[in-house]
Amino acid sequence: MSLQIYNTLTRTTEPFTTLETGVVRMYVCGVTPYDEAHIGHAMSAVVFDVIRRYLEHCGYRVQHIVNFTDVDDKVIARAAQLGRDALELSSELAEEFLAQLRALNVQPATAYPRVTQTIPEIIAFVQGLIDSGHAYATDGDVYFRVASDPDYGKLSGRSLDEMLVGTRFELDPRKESPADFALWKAARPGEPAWESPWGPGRPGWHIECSAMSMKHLGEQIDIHGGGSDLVFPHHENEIAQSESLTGKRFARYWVHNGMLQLVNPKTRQVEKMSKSLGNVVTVASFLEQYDADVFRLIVLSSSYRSPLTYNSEIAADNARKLERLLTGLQPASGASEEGPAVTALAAAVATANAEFRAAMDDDFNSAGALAALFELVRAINSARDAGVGGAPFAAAQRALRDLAGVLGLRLSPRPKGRRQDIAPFVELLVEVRNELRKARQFALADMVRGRLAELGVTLEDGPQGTHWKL
RNA sequence: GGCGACGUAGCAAAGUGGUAAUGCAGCGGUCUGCAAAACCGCCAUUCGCGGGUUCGAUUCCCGCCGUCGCCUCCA
Repeated sequence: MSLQIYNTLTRTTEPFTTLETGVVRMYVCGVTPYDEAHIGHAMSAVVFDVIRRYLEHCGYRVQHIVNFTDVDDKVIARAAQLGRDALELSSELAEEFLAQLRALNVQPATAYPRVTQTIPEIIAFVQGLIDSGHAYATDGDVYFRVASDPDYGKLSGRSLDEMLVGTRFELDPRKESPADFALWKAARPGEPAWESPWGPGRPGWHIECSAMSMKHLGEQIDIHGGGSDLVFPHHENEIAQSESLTGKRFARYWVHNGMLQLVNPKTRQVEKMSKSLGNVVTVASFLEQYDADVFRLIVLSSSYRSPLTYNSEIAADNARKLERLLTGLQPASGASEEGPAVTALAAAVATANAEFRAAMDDDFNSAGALAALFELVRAINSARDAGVGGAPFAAAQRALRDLAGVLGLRLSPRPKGRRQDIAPFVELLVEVRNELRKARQFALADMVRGRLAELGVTLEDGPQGTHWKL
């Protein structure tokens, strides 16, 4: 069985093949940097990071392009509100987001193109659509002529007729059809603008992605991704533009992640993240409290296509899951390299590898892949208890790290901030407490352990001595 | 109103036409001076509700109820 991917375009799960052997061309819609990034943005980035890592694990070379929509209505509005330059604001927020992606262990994309760096290509694209009769200019705006595309609506599963009946397209006398959408917007005073054959203006929302995808990956790509909220109109319009211009099928697989939603722990009601509800969880605030692996576990625990519910309980549960995974990396306590326990461990490693692969091949079933990791952790811990050590034990731990790595888990939570400084003091207390234990002064020893626990330091006495962690 | 998705143990969440992974929490045991961690065992006769197809359905079909997404800016 090889990799199968669910394709929004066909609404079926299909075997994955690429245009060019061994290479995957993948374009993922990135963010519009107009405000702080929240964990919904991070979810999408992590989902496609896992897809990319798995494709690479399968031996593909992945060309992964993620854009920044660094000029659009929201950026301009937000900048005006702050009294700042729009492009300066979006550039600053984009850099901030890139830093957060690094913190989340998201592999850097092959390129992060921006609208403002793609203006000539966008203008050429729009001109091509005008020349071929798929677009028209009016008053400095350019619109895509939806009626010129007989396939329009194929991604989102709706017909043009359906769309025009009963929906709220605004009536604009300059548009031939209410469903026509802007490719180029004439500049209004004070807005960023570029010269074009239709006068000064800026690109519409959808054209940039088509242009950037073509610029960086060519006319046809393998995977186009983004959040499920982008299916209509954004991706529908991208298909219309690109296929009208080239006459070729634009993307072979359309992959969409479900939306992250908040569940209010008190009312158990689902809430949208919104400023007015005051419940926006930013990437920065999440990472202040939890390790990046915790976020990744939350995302990996369910299907990328389903809506993901988030609240603090779920974060805490996943923090404990991470602790559990980490127990598999505790050092061996014995040195036995043969015997039934060693055989069992080797078998568990083989099973974990096979089950991991089978799960991920099935449309990136990360929850199933995680289950394989947890089973491997149990096998490793059992083996440790049975005295297994040496090369077989190391090999099993390496397998655990490797598989976790395919999912982008670091499994090495770094102590936050300056906490590392306390190590010598904690170790001193541990040493004193162990002297007390030897002297059977258990009341005092327990007091030391209890007081340290209150300070957030956990002590665990094992056969190898005392282990402490924050 | 239109299009679409989902509803599995206390929580989260996989999955299959032949009788339910995994993690957290909980319970019992081993280990420990006591804990913790680890390990062993237990924890859904049942997969929103009602019909239908089938030898057999949680899995397929229909209806209902509920939740959510999109249709307007959104990852």
